[in-house]
Amino acid sequence: MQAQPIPTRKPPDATQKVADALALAIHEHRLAPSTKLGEDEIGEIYKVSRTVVRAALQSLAHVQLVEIQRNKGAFVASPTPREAREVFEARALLEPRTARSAASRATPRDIEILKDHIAQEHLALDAGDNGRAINLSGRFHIEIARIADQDTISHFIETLIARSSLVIALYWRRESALCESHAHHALVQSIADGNEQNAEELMRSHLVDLNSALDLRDRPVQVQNLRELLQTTDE
Amino acid sequence: MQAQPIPTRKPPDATQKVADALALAIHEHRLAPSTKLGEDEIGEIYKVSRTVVRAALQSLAHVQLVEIQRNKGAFVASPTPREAREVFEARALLEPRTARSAASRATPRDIEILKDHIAQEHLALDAGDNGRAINLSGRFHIEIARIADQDTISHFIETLIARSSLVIALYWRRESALCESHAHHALVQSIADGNEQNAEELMRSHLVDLNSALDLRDRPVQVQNLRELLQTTDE
DNA sequence: GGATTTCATATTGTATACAATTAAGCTGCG
DNA sequence: CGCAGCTTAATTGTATACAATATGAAATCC
Repeated sequence: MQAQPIPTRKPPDATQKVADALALAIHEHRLAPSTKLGEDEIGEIYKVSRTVVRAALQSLAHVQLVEIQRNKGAFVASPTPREAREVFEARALLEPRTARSAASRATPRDIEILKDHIAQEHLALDAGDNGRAINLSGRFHIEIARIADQDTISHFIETLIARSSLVIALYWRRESALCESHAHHALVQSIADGNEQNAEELMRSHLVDLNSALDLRDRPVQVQNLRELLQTTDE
Repeated sequence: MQAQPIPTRKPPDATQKVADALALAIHEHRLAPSTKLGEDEIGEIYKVSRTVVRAALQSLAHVQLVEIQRNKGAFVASPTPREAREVFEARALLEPRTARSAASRATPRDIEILKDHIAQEHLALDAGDNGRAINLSGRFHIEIARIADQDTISHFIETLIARSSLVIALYWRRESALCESHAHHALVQSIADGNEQNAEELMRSHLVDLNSALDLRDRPVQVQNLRELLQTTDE
């Protein structure tokens, strides 16, 4: 077995790479909700065939980052106010308990990772890169779920965070301060101290704060639905 | 536009049909955990191309009913004892609250549906069709989640129920009574009465009972892993 | 002039073909 | 007899080709 000088770069999985790239673009708000995701277009961008693009899009559809309409195509998901509310209700149900569990299990290494996340979040905010900041903020929550060492619930939380990114893109109130990072900082402190009760309560109030920074009364404009709304054919 | 005499039967979605058929077979324990699911084989059974089979398998992999190993193929998932425990921990976290919500919203029509589920469950049990009984028992829980009218959490519960079917197939203690349906009956009564507190508590104890009917100490035999275990090459 | 129908184009759904990887069988050597 | 290495078959990963549906525009009728 001779050393491989990385001839063309060994792709672990083309489908996963495309799905990850699209997910990142959505999380960083570079792709707005309701944006059409044409298969040929994406395939040309990433130099893969439609087969691979379709698999990636279906994968993203399963975590509800994109919505696939049969014979119509794939679009970046656009959660309704109701769905947005449900996402945060589900987070309120899962994350406080998870934060408690994380507080009881976190190692010094875990604390390091969390603090690093917060630091990067600050950097992104200072650089004015809101998209990256939102993504990092979400990954902070995912990291806590990972520390809690509950893979099943972590997986649920990951999908909720992903959808939260879309909710924020649609319903965030501009007048509200962006992601009070001192909340994250206090959380890390409680987890580092192993103060389970405190961690659980801080997470609960943090989610309440997040939720109150949303304005779910107005529904977002959905460009691609215009045609449907204008059509008179009942059928 | 002339009437179509249903020439070849119009399929709404071939992929979904195949996925549903496979999921049903797994839920009814006709396909055992770790069973290899060859693409050509399945395609020939359902008269569709591998393209469609692959999409169906990926869909099932997303709800963790099957596990896809790259270049190896798809297998019916075989949850480890740890995963089995996590599934029921997650259910304990989600379902009691959901049952409470269902009790506060259920309509007479909903109660009818639940009672019908129980009746069918009895029929299947009397007929000795354990697979169908287990499937119906799971769908009972899914129905409660639907009544609670929380789509996001319902979706999570659906995947948990699906995985529970695999857990039961692997870890159910034979000496334990199968699905005490009086627990389901009492639940319906509480929901019908709108007794939220009672519904929540009944669901909680029901899940404890289910969990205690499992024996998670022994790990299941995994036939397809034999080769891996015997291989000496580290890389 | 406006609405409707019809036709052309573009996009998605499915099937097939080819490439890459893995699993199995076989031969030859120790 | 057993194991190493190679060869061959089978299976999966990816790309392309064809079919079905939807989209959009031009032409026709009122």
